[in-house]
Amino acid sequence: MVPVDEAQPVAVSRKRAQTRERLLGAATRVFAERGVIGASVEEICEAAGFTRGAFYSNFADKDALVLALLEAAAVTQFEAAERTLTQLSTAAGGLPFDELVARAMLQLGSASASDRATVLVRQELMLHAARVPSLRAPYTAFVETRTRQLRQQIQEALVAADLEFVLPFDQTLELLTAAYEFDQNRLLFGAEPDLTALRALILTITRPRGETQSARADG
Amino acid sequence: MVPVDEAQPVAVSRKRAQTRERLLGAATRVFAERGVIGASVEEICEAAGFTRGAFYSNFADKDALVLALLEAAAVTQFEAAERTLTQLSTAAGGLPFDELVARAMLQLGSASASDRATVLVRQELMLHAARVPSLRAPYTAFVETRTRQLRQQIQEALVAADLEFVLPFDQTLELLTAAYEFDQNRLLFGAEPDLTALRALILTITRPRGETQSARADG
DNA sequence: TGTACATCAGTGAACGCGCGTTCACTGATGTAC
DNA sequence: TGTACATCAGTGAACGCGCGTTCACTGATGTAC
Repeated sequence: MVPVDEAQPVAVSRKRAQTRERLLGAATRVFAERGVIGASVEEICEAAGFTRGAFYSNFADKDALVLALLEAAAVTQFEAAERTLTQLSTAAGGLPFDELVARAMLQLGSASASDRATVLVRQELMLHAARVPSLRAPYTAFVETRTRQLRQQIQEALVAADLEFVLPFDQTLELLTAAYEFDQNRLLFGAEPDLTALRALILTITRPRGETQSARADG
Repeated sequence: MVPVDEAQPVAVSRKRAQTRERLLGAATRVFAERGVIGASVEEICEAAGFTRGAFYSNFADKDALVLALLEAAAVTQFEAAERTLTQLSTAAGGLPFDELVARAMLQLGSASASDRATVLVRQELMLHAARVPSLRAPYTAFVETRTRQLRQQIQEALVAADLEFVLPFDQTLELLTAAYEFDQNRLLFGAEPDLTALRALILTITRPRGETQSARADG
């Protein structure tokens, strides 16, 4: 019936973990193509090379799989961001600031390549989480983890480059996230993302640390 | 039954147009709740107060309805933006620039109130259009119309306030759109949109026209 | 070690349900004479 | 004007299909002795 994590025989549990992973991977692909609601359990199982029984042996229902997907994404995201963080720390000295931030931004994308399917499935998960009450909390937790890590990365880059943002830090962070995601959405309609606009923005809204040049009063 | 002018003989074609409109309105509501794929024809018809036969008497299938929805949204959008444009033109003299742009931005939202259901259905339509080849062109046409009108509105506001953007105009336009849509997405998870950040950004990236202060070289 | 049994992951047939779609129909409105 | 027929929007029963879910099963792996 309901799967429970048991620390039992190693070989068996490993095989089971592989099955779970294959189902999760297949679900990601099918969700991108058909949407979370449109994807049938049969399609997911076929893509993973199993029959439907295997699905119900591993997940209570489709939403349980979506939840597992969100949790897995959070873990992947976390690990990749940690890796980037150490990379950036060591490389920080020699790189221009916009390059540092651009690299940090690229980590936003769940640490995976920015391809059409990934963007599709990310949007799909967001929308599905917005609709299904039990998925809202896990989804927002995932987003917050992502944001927290990005905040740390950009903060370190700012310090390394001896710069600061013209606007409040968190506001700027949201702005950068918004611009990045908007850019990524181009992939959905066949256009290419282009981070040069984002880089130009980054340069515009930073200034040497300590400069107290205030924002222009409105006219 | 829904109150219709019963005493007067209603023209047949007019009655039919009302049925279509009611189906489109109901579909919008159900799409927001269930998603385009998750919404059944039955649910849509029930929400509109018809049986399923009425649906197929008016639309070939569900995607035909989605197409009609996109076309209707484009028309609504166009009309509302035209209205705003004339309003802004007459009021431009007395208002601060960020207020002018904020008002123009609010027109992005299909001229309708910015509520959760509207945002949900907009995202849903985008995602569905990205997946269904026959809907891609109508959707991008809709977005381009929206962008063109926003461009015109903001351009006029800039001239009225004797300001210019620090970054290239179209790049700035996309940035504003991204920030606005990101902000609107807060509604999906129970938070309130807050345009004050957008206003601060607008003030930061504008300058008096003619000032040739160049962007800071990277550090 | 071999044998017998237990556990478990995944199979695949079966189920009932709800879906999209069809179509013969009804009743209201329009039209010809 | 009234009568007879035509047109049309929307009804609702019916259809077959594909879906999610269940469950008795099989074969592989683990365990006791």
